[in-house]
Amino acid sequence: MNETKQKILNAALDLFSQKGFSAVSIRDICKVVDIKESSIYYHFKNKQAIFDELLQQFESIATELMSQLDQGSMTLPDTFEENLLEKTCHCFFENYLMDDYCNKIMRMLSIEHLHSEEMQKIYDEWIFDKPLHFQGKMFSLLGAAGIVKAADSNYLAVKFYAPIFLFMQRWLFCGELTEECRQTFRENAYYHVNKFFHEMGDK
Amino acid sequence: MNETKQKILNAALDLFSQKGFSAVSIRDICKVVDIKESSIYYHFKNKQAIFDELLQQFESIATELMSQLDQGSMTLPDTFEENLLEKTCHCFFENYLMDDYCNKIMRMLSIEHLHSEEMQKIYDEWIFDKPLHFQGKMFSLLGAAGIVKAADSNYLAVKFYAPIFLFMQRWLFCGELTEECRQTFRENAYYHVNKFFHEMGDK
Amino acid sequence: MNETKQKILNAALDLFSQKGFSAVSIRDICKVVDIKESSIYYHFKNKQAIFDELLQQFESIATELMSQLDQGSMTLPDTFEENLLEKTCHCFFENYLMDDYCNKIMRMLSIEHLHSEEMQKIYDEWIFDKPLHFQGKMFSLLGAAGIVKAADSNYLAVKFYAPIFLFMQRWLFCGELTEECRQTFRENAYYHVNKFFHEMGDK
Amino acid sequence: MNETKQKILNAALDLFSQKGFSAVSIRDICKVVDIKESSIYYHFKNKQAIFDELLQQFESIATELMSQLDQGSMTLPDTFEENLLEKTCHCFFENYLMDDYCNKIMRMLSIEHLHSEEMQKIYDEWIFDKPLHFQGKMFSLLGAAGIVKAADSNYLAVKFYAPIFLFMQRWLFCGELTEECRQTFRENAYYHVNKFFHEMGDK
DNA sequence: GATGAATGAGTGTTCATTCAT
DNA sequence: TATGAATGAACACTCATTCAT
Repeated sequence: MNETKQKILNAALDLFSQKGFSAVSIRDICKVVDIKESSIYYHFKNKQAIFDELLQQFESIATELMSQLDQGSMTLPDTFEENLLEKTCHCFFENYLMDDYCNKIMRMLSIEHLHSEEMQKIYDEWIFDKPLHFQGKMFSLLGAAGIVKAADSNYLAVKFYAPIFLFMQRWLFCGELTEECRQTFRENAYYHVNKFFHEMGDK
Repeated sequence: MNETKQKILNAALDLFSQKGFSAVSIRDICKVVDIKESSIYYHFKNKQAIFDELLQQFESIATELMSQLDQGSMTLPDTFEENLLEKTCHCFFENYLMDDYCNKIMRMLSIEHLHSEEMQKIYDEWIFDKPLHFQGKMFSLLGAAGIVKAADSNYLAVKFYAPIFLFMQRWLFCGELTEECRQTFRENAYYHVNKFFHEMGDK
Repeated sequence: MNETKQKILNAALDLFSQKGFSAVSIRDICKVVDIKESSIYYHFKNKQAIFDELLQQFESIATELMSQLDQGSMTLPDTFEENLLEKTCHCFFENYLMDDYCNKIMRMLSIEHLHSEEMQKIYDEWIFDKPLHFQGKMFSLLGAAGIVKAADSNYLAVKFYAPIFLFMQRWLFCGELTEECRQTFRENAYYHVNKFFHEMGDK
Repeated sequence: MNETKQKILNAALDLFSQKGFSAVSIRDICKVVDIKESSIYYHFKNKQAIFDELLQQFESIATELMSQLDQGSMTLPDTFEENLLEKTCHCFFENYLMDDYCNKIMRMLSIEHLHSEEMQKIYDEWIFDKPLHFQGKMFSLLGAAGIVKAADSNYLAVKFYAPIFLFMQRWLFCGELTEECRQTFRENAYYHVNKFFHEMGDK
């Protein structure tokens, strides 16, 4: 891909994730990339097209990641904790929920998700549906294997994911996305995960 | 309060909660209220002042509600379920989380919470801190009374509130705030609450 | 009507009739009227609205004029030449074909008539259809009265109007609409009219 | 001539004749020719140069045609009708007034003729002066030969040409230049010509 | 209390053109 | 011959705000 075009996408993602699509002007992006305003229209049809390309890029990356996670969790773990928890969860957390690129996209989606019904759908999909669906399947597998009680894997997924989602919301919107804040998110999330699996093990 | 001024506030809340502060123009508000744009400046110093007054109005109402809840939960319940669950929880849900006016404010806050650090603080306060603090105190009381295990009332609060928060986010941004959608939220929330207290009782 | 608004309309008509709708910018108009560009949007929704209002104003004026002409030519003349020629024709020429305001509109229409099918229709109506129809009716009346041979009043109208139309086109686009050029048009037109009626009288 | 260059000229003529010089962008032309915008500047100095070359091409073609017509009408006809009417007129009509290429140029000229005084001159020359001059000479010859009354050959030319011009204007701007519309023009024009010569013969 | 009129600053976008490759 | 990349100038239009009445 063209160097300038990628610079524009990077700058746009940074700005959109900080202030939202409509609060960022073409001028703002160009100032960061250090090109003239008209030049941006050589690379993109219009402002919306920048947003769209950003989203599309993300969707292909995230889809790939999710399918890897799905495959990973298909091969049933021998021992519950060391394999699934340590591998699958870690991958989902570090490569998705805490990944710098994904976080920027999520912030951007969070800000813009009511600009259109389509946006809303995409937001719901990547923030709620996909993670919950993935975790639901995980619990359903664990249930089938007799590792956890087989009942209501969807509610189990909610109980598992909701606190993580809550911590993530705080992390995503604590101002700048600094490493320090991310660490707090990480600690809270893992504290919950450990407790959660421990409590399950008790039963 | 002046009649026109209240009309402006109502129209502004409706619009802000639908499209966000910056996506709503003075024109838009005036069109609804049926006054000329310049007239709005008789009642408010500027656009921001409308937003501020909306917020301030909400904070006084919500503060009052929260203090009632606090008082209610102070008087330790005799029997855990019928009193606390039915009364306090119901009050918190119906008068706050599902209240039409509060929902509009929450949507508005959700959309605008990164426009300024101050906004972020207010959002965090009313969406996370106050509810979590209130529920933490509740669990701490229940713990002191030996009704639940006394440990980590903060994490208990998170486990209790996070699913509700997750359901609420979906409800707040499912498009229009129709009664039908609210009912789905209500069902999901109460399903969780019942399960939660039931599981606690098991121990 | 508001003073500024009328000034804008006047300036717009002058400019549109000289250079055409799309070659004239809002800036151009504002420069003439001596207001800032944003001010124009207080008086008109957009650039097109200025054009539309100009056209609508013209259509009501011209419609009124045409209906007067129609009425005038209904009362059959006693003597062919002195009444119809001198009165009706004179009125049609001086108040329509050579009227300063109408000429500007005609030029404007001439330049813009292929911007849209609607424009084309309006142009055809006021440049071809209405004049030809009016003259056709005139000849048909004269024919019924036995003053001219009754045959093909439509073709008579064309023979009568076409040279006037040709002279008018030259007049409308001879550069500036100076009084000197209009005089040339007037002479050519009346030369034709006199010859035409004289030749008719011969038969 | 270079192939690409000719493609550009063809595309430009098509577009200019449909929407006018200034309403057509370099982009538009390049899209049709399927080259990049910068490439056009290898073949032409600028947009105006395309227009100029188009015009110059037309002028040499039309000049040649007119001189043929002049020569043709110089050799006095033996019999008025069969020779002059059928040959000269037919040639002038079919090869000029109704010729596809000429029509496109005429439309283009019609739209652009007030962009500059030079354009106006060219338009007048090819739409009014040359045709009228040619016909004037024709009638003057016929007069000298005693076939028509010798008087005012210029006015005769106007009487002859004006209806044709009027029909042509309608034809040129009836939307698309379809064969069906051209046929209407042809019929109207020949109806007039026949009537005209017939009436002349009566005297 | 309300409004008619105006405005400065800004927005996204188009366009003809240039120039190194 | 052709093009990728860039740009200055212009464009129509929006918006929050001001101020005299």
